[in-house]
Amino acid sequence: MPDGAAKPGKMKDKYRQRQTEIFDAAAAVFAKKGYHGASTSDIAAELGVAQSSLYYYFKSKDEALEKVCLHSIKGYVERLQAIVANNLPADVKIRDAIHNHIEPVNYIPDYFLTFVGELRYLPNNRRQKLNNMIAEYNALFEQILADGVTDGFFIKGLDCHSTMLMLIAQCNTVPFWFGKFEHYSMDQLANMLADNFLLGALPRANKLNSILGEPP
Amino acid sequence: MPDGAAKPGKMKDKYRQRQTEIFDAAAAVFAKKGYHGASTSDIAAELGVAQSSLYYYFKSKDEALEKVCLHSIKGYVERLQAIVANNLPADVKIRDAIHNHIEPVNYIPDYFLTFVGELRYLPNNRRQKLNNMIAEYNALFEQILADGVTDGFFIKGLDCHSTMLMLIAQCNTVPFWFGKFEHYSMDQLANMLADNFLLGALPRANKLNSILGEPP
DNA sequence: AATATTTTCAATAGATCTATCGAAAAATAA
DNA sequence: TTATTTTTCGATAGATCTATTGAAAATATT
Repeated sequence: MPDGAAKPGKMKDKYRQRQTEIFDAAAAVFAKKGYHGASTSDIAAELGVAQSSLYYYFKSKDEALEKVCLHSIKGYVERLQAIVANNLPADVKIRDAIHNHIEPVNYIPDYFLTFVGELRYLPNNRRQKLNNMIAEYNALFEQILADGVTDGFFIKGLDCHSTMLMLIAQCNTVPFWFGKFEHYSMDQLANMLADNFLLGALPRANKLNSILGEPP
Repeated sequence: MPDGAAKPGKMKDKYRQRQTEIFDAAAAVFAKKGYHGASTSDIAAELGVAQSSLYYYFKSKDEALEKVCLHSIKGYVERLQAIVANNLPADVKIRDAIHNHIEPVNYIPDYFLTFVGELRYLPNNRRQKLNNMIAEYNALFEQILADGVTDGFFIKGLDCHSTMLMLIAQCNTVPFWFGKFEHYSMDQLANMLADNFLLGALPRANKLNSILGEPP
């Protein structure tokens, strides 16, 4: 009877704990081989159990992917809400938001990678909750930019929507290039992204030789 | 006898032309469903032919992926070499490099997406040539940044290697968020990325409230 | 038109993958 | 210890998917 909810307290906890180990293994294999490249046998091998044993903890590979994705963005919205609510200058808020976004790469890298790379393979009937959370998250992120423009912290005419999408996409690439140099901490990488977004690579005195892009 | 090279001129051309159609279809299916999510039947369906017919034009799915990836970066190095050789200020070079990198998203989007997302699934025995080209490309890109620092166009202490990786990763995300708003042309997006990299989002007079990241 | 070559196809072997089922093993409770 | 419940396992059905093969269809050549 594979139903954690039907068990009394202690059994339920044990079941949930084991289930977490199962999903950790699934996340690791999804991150490494991709959702379609990963077989349930691969996940079982990661744990050293029989392939069929997994189905005591999830009832389909789809469901495993859904759970991994859900766990990967748990807390994201709440933490960003707190950042938005803070009474701080917009550039600080954006820096905090970038840190908030990248931080999980440190302690749940496989979940992060699976979310970024494999969410697209999650069937439609399992996407709704995730889509709602993503929409809410994006709106909060954009809000920070919009407030910053209103307050005069960011340049006038900044396209907040596109910029939000671009910034989030940039954050999502971090785990891919992070692996290539260990001498940066994740925090330093987050600051590097933030500095680049806020200041750019030109010394502040220089004039541009190339033409600035105009909003359409 | 599925060997384009053994055929005389006219036949050979016809064979190559059809082969291109096959790879176009493969690229489209790889881009949409991912390498492992895409079956040879999917590719055949895209073309309206039998699954087995494909094997007249490639001898394994692996090979198809390799050919798609190779085609996707054809010309990249040469174009970047030309940009590096130009006698122009570094900021213009970087802008050109970004344009060069993003431009193929316009006319071979499926090849671009396959390269960015599915190259990791290419088996090791087919990676060498691609890895060499990528290394050469990255070195050229980094060269532009290093020259810019030497010339005083970019801020002193810029970590050219990390910045190169970050910038390229940023360019590679373009096709993913581009789809979300059609009112930008690919050129405008490239300029947006370049502006952001060069100038940042803060008005040039402002001081930062947050702390600048220090190189390690 | 008759022949030769190129291209496509149907059939299929062999491998792998997901999910199910009932039994065995392990853990817990009585 | 014995009985009960939870967890794991082996076996397997059924559905893929890749790649091969020899024949048919289409095209080109003589």
